Amino acid sequence: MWFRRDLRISDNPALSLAANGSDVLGVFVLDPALVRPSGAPRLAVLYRTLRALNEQLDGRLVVQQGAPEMVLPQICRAAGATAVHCARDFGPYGSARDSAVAEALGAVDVSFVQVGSPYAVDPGEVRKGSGEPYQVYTPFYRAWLDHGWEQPHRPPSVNWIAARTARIPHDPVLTPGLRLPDVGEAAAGRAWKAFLSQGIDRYSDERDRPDLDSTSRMSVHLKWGTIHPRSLLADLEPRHEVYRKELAWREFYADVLHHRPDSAREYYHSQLRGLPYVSGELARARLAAWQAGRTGYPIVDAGMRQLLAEGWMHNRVRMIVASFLVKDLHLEWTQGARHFLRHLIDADLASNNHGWQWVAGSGTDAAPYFRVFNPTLQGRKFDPRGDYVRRWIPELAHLPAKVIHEPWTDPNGPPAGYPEPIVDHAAERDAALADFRALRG
DNA sequence: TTTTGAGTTGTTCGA
DNA sequence: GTCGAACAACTCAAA
Repeated sequence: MWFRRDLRISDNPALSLAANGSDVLGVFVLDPALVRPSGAPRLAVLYRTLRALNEQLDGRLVVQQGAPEMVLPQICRAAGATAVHCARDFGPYGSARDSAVAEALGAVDVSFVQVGSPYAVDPGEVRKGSGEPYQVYTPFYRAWLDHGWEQPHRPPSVNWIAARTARIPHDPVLTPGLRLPDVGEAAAGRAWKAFLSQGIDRYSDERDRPDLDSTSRMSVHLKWGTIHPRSLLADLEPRHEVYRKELAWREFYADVLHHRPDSAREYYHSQLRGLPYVSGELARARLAAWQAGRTGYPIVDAGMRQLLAEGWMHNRVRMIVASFLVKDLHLEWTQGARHFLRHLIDADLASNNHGWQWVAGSGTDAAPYFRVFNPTLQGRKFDPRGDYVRRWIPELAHLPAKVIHEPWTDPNGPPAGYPEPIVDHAAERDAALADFRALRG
């Protein structure tokens, strides 16, 4: 059993199939191509998840570094394995890697069995009547519901082969004070049960409030597959439509990326490629200020600092900081997407990059070009008391709610140690709208 | 076959 | 202060 993004025992079709009548060797390959671009927080989460899985396997998980197409045939030969089981991966890198692995295993007479995926409905399954993939979310959602999905699979009983001890690297050096969630299959289950019993009925009203702990925080567990979306969907009541739709966004973007693998890096709508961006020293300075949470706009800076401190950012704030990068700083969405991918513990290529394209106006179902987030209004609306800003920006902690989202209006003068706004939102908004109009001709 | 209406996440302006 | 209109263009499915 080759574990990848499905680091769990229960509801794991590939594992159930592998265990059916055979002893099983559990393997995880630390592929340098995936390890290299990961920031320390995400690597720490991965290693901790692997340790949790290793415990579930009574210490029998094999963890090996190297390119999978090199490593797996060796492991199979050493273990006398006749088949490798895993879930399907629909991402651009994963599907190319799996083709190479299939070839390498074929050369040594080992069969390669792929079953299941990290999604309730495999990408490519939901089609329009014409057979074409959907480009608009709502029709996709209806068709996805109609398509339906399997009930969660029961956990298999597995005879794990005793093997070498896992060689899971030590956690990388983390920023002091970094707060990471508990991970692993048991922790994922506990987090989900807690959300089901305490959070989900407030979700539709409060999910946009970064000052409250009102989201499910399931993204990191879905990222590593310590819980399957099927299991979540099976627990939802009909009234939990809003949460079900969020799970469907993840499936929609995976479907879009499957049909358009280039859209991970390239503009989904290529006509937006012509947008002008700032460059040179100005661009470098702006990007650095945005990344460090020193733009002078409190809700933006709070979000960027939360990202560095937790490897996670509230979804509403992700939209705000993304809009700010693209529409206010006039930097390309790819720069923001790359920063998110490096630092998010839940980083998912499809959801991340298509979310960015949505904000930039170049994606499927893209935001209309005139929808520019005003960081002050967004702050007042979604962090009304300023608690979120206070939590992440100590320089502003003394400010009352009335001015905390526009500290430059504080009658006591600008707060010490906190930057003045690096751009004027109203002017940059006008510039962004003018750029879009010019592009349309 | 053509038409029609609806479609995640907003802001500003003028009445 | 509140409220509706305007700010495009295109996809999709139902009528």
